[in-house]
Amino acid sequence: MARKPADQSVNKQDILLAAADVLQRNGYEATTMKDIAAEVNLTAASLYHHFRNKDTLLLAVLEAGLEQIIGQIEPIVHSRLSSADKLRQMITAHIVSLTQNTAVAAAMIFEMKSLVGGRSELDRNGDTAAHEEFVARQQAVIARRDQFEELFRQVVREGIERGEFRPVDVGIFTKTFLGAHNWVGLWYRPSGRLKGHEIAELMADTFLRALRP
Amino acid sequence: MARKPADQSVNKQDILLAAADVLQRNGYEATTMKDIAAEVNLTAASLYHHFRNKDTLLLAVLEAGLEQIIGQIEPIVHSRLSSADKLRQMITAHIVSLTQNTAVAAAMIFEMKSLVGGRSELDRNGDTAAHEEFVARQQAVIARRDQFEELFRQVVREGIERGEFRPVDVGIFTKTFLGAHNWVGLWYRPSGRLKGHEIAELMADTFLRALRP
Amino acid sequence: MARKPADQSVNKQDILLAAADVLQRNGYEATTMKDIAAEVNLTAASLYHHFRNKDTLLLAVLEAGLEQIIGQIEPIVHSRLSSADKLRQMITAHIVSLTQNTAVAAAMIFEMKSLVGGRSELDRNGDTAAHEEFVARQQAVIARRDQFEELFRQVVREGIERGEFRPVDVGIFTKTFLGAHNWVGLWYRPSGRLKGHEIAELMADTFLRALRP
Amino acid sequence: MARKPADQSVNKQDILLAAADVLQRNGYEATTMKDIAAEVNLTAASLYHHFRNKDTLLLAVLEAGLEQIIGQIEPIVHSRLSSADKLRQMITAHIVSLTQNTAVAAAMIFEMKSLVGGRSELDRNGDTAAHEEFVARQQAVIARRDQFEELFRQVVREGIERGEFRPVDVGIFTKTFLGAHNWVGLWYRPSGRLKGHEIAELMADTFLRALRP
DNA sequence: CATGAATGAGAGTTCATTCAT
DNA sequence: GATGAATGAACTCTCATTCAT
Repeated sequence: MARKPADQSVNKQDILLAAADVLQRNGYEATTMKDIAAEVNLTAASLYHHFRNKDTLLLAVLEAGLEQIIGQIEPIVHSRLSSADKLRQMITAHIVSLTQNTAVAAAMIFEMKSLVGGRSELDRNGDTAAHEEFVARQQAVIARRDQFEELFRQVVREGIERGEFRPVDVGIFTKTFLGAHNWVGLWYRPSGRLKGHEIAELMADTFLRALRP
Repeated sequence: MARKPADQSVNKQDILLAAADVLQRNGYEATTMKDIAAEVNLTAASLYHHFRNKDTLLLAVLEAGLEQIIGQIEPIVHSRLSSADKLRQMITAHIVSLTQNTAVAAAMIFEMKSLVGGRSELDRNGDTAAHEEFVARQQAVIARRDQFEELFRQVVREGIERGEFRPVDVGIFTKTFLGAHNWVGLWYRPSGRLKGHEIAELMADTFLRALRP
Repeated sequence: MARKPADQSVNKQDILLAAADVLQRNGYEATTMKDIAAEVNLTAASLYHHFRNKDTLLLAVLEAGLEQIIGQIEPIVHSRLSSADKLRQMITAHIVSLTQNTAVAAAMIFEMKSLVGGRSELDRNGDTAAHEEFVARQQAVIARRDQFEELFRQVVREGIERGEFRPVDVGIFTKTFLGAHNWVGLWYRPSGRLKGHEIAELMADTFLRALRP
Repeated sequence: MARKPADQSVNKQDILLAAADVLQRNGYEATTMKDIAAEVNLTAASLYHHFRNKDTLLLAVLEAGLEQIIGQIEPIVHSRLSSADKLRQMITAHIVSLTQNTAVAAAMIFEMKSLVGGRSELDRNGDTAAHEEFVARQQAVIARRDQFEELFRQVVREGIERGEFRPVDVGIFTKTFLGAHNWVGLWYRPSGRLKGHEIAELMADTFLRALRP
């Protein structure tokens, strides 16, 4: 599992990747600092040189994951493709990211729930400034996730307006296929019958057919 | 929150319901015996009169939830309806169960992951006999979940054979809509714009259209 | 050191006494839950059955100590003695309490500084209600300490008004002898040349002479 | 808070002053190497170029503080003043030092307790030679503090012999006023009603009156 | 000199679990 | 049945300290 030889120093990126990995395997609550540290051949204490605390670390994982997937999706939205082609490409990008680049993207969405409810460790220490910064970042991540979802809604809406898609409840329809995607992150095994891009294609077929006028 | 007055004795059913509730609110890892106990006006220690340990209790929640939803789905599968009508009814039953009867059904599937990976306390304590029984029940639950999923696959397959549905990858298609369903359990709020049965209808539309020949 | 045989259960009082002991020996910051627990033959974890957390426990120590010493001092203030006799008795009571009944009273005042500045553990957990209760109790203790000091100021003021004492700066004079008292708690050793009541008598002489018109 | 611009190199003196400051603000146990380092714009690691370890650093603070106050007191003791005038000047010097020059002197005495009891890191690491040197310095500081106290006792004793003062228990009397002084360090606030020299004058009045034959 | 990275030790705290009453 | 008391294990986080650069 260890991704780094013991005699090299580790940077934030390494830790984020490792954390994303553990996060996806174990879920938010079950992920311990020790687990993450082990993944990069460090002790738990060492992680605190790079991140103030567990919540901040995991927040950084979500931020990175979100930016990465949005970075892939956004250009498609603004391209000159047909709405159908856009949606197909976006679905593929999302699912492939969830299966292949698993580490960073999947964990993110699945555990967003945990993030929202919890209280930060900073809160506990009375470091109000730091705590407020954390809350701000947390809300920023939630807002960013909404923007991510909005990108999909936008394309669905556009397709309907252009007459490419039948009129559907945009919100529900989007949540429907995003739910299907995210779930892939839970059952996908690299050793399975189909690869990520094959699954993506099948799912894209499903949802594009469902949108036919 | 407490569902029982303090002066009444509590039975397994009460505890299972309470546990399902807490489970759905907090997730597997974040659910404590104390939380569950509080819900039925007991102390954590008292729960051990009814269940051997936490894992067993939560396993029982899953068993009950699974049996309940399967109990709803199975008659539909064996009815004389068209495959399309069967699927529509099954989808509705599942989603409504996940939103309305939330407590028992939703928690179950979402947290199944936690169950599978973990080691039981019994294992650690060397109580081999008990542990083996636990593992057996655990595997039974997993098998039962597969049977649950198979019920959906069966109807899809049947619809294809009957020519009602276009030929699709049955496994992926089924996972697609089950994923979409399960995800509903995460974002659904009773106060939201649409009720469970409305969401169910929209989702059923989506997937039935996607199956049109 | 252990005050309780291992086979008896322990109550809050036992813990408070033990904690006061440790507190006086080690000071606020250096006092660990483990130290306190060891004193009553428990593990640190067990202390959490009796007190929410360390701060609450130590606050309870201060409360108990304050109430005890105020309980001794107050009747003297309201008695019909001359101001000089009152002050002599109060000084004696205070110093004897600080030396003899050391455990409960001495620790209290000496470490109040730490108390005021710190943030409570409850604060950290977002248990706002509990945290507010803690803050309230904390402020109550500080207020009570001020009342304690006021009892002494009152007698000095009264003595001046009655003409028994020369006019002095009441605030500074009171802080002067209370400082001298508290310091006793730091250097007093039961094995020393003089006992508590002897020291008390000498100190009372000093301060009463200083007050002679 | 930082006392040095970031682009200047730092010497032992700077560190000692900074440490004394932090020490007085936070107390011995709550003072961290990082706190001290921050005060002089260094990292904790850098402090180890100047001092072997935390205990040694803090010991040096005490040494410096002690020497400074003794340096102020001693000439007074050996002057040709009356005992009363000597004592008044010594009391003033001590209290003013504790309030004004706060940083170095107050911390020292207040925390001496911590010093005596603790075990040094050196001890734990088996560096016996270094540890022995540390213990020697530690004992030297304690001895020096006794000499400091002895300076006061000496003047009291002298005053009694000269007939300027009434006969008192020299040890207790000295501890009485030194206790009162030290306590000032705990409650004094520069923003308070009285300045250090005013407090000093009032306290000197008190103790000199108490010594009148 | 100075520092970033790393760590072992230990603190406070939580939690599932046991047991005597 | 139910509970209060107790505990071991595990977790987050802090801190003094070391070392290569």
